[in-house]
Amino acid sequence: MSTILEVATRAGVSHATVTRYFRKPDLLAPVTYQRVKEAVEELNYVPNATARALFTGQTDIVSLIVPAITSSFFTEMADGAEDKAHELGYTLTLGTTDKDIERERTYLEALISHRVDGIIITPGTDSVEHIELLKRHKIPVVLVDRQIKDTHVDFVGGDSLDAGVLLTRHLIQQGFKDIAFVGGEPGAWSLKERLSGYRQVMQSAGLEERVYLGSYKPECGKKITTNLIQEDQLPEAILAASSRVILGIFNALREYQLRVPEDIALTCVDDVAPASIINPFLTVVEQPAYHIGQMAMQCLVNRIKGSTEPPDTHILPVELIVRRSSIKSERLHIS
Amino acid sequence: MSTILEVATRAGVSHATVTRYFRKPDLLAPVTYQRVKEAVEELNYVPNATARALFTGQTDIVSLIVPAITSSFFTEMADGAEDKAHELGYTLTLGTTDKDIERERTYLEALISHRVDGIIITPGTDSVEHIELLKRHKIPVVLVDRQIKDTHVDFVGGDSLDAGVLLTRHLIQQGFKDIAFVGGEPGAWSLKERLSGYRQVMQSAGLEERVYLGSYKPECGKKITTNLIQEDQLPEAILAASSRVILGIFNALREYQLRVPEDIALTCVDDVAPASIINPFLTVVEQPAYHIGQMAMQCLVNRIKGSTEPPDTHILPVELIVRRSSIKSERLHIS
DNA sequence: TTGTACGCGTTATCAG
DNA sequence: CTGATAACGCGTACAA
Repeated sequence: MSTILEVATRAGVSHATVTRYFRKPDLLAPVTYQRVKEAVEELNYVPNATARALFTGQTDIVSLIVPAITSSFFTEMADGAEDKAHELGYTLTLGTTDKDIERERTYLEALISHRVDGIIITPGTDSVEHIELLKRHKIPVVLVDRQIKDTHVDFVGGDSLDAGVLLTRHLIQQGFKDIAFVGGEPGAWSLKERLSGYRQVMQSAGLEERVYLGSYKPECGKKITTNLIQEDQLPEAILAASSRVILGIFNALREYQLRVPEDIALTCVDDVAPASIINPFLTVVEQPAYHIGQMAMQCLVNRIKGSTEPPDTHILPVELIVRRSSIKSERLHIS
Repeated sequence: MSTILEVATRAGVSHATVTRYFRKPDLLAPVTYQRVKEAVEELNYVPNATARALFTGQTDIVSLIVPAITSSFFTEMADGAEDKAHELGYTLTLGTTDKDIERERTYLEALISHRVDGIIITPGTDSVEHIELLKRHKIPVVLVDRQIKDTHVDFVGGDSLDAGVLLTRHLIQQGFKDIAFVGGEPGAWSLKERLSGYRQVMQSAGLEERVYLGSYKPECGKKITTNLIQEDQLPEAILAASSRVILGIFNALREYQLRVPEDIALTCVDDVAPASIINPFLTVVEQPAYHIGQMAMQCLVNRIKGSTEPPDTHILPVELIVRRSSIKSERLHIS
């Protein structure tokens, strides 16, 4: 851990010259350059980014805060964000908030303290409080997956309204009438959109809506489904708010030995990435998660570099992928 | 982004007093405390961790470098590491190296420059070079999943030898004789162990070994399997080196309309987390990934805090989970 | 082309 | 209990 001064001394120059060696090498005389170079190598000198940050006011660190890294959507999203961050020369920080919503606050404070250059966040609540906090500290923010109204910041996410529409329409086309919407964070933008897509289609088909909200967590899906089973209210088909919710639904169904799609049809928003390769089974609407991550990072960096464009809202198209879990005719073929 | 000096001025005290307000509040007279408190709140002051780091030499940042965050093992591992880091008051940085091994170098240099307090890494190669680099800079390191011999650092990983043994033995018990080992990074410790577990069991059973290495990536599984199919050399059963490799294997099999387990039995190391809930299908050896992440982080922080114990090697037990993909009798039952 | 001096925001020491 | 002061390592005017 040598310092710039040690390098300077060893090379017989001033520390300003060593700085120039890194920042503006052209300005150095060849001989000087060589001597500094040798000194740097001999001492394994690496400039101290912390010290530089103090001066420049830039840390070259950006952060990603998501509910859960184990959720396939966020895993892929993080992958895209990380790739883009690396490409643009930033170091990426990761924080998750789902296990304890208090963590969102803790993390933001730590990041503010560390003076990170910017933050990509999927907020846990629809409250503007945390966003305002970042604004006060002039830290650029990009929202992903969950928009917050009346807050002028960039947003990147999948077309959740369309997701709800596509899945509901598909289920109806399959001939299902009793279709329930299960799970989702009531306050979240993505939930509201998905739900409203569901409602639109149900209404125009003249079908009765059945909505059971809660959270995006697996436990939510499990609890709701268990209740429905116990009260003998299980619908013909379920549209799960997310891939995590559907995991809980599967758990509940399995406990009662119910089969998909023989006993109930299932669909959800977000593909469950590796599962779909091993055994393509679940009908889903896939969001371009990796792309969303990349785009969010690009947006963020644009802001960091000083872009003053009005806040952008990027809604990316989603895709319906029909597989066995929602096919009514499968009920005859199988078993 | 106010500074300690602005707070001091506003409170009518010196900046030293403001520091005390945060570090040793007891030392302040109640009146002073109040005045500082108000000033802090009015200005939304948050101490600058960067400046503090410059002085203390500690950034309170730790880093995680893995091949791919989209691999279920690493996703869970990262989750555990992140939880533990948060619990211990550290901010976690994430980097992936699989898409471009050059990135490992780039990342390490950035982290050295940022003077992170410590690094957890699953090295992409078995070379000691990068580890030595970190040692030179006196940055504590913990290895995960891939040990590197002759390098005295802590290691945490699953029992890969046992993983190989368990899966191979299981396949043999199922009555398979022509069992191939597919995929894996030849230089990686985990691969060597898994492979040697396979070999031990095959030898003592008097069966012929068939080994096809490559990498841990999906493409590797796909390529090898495709070759085997085209040369009509497909074995009765495959033991895939990892969950990512098996994804490629599935892809290849599907292209040729081959079914599992009817046409070939499949197993692998690492569970594919969400897939196993939706459709429990794959016989695997599960590693305690979350726990490994937690433990690695705890180890790292112990080192950071100055532990001088000799390097620890934590090999955690793994568990065989038998499911349909490797059951020979299924060949008769299904279609 | 190179060196000097100053400031970035903290913390710790040492007087007072 | 509180205030100066030096130091952490670096980058940039400005001067030479």
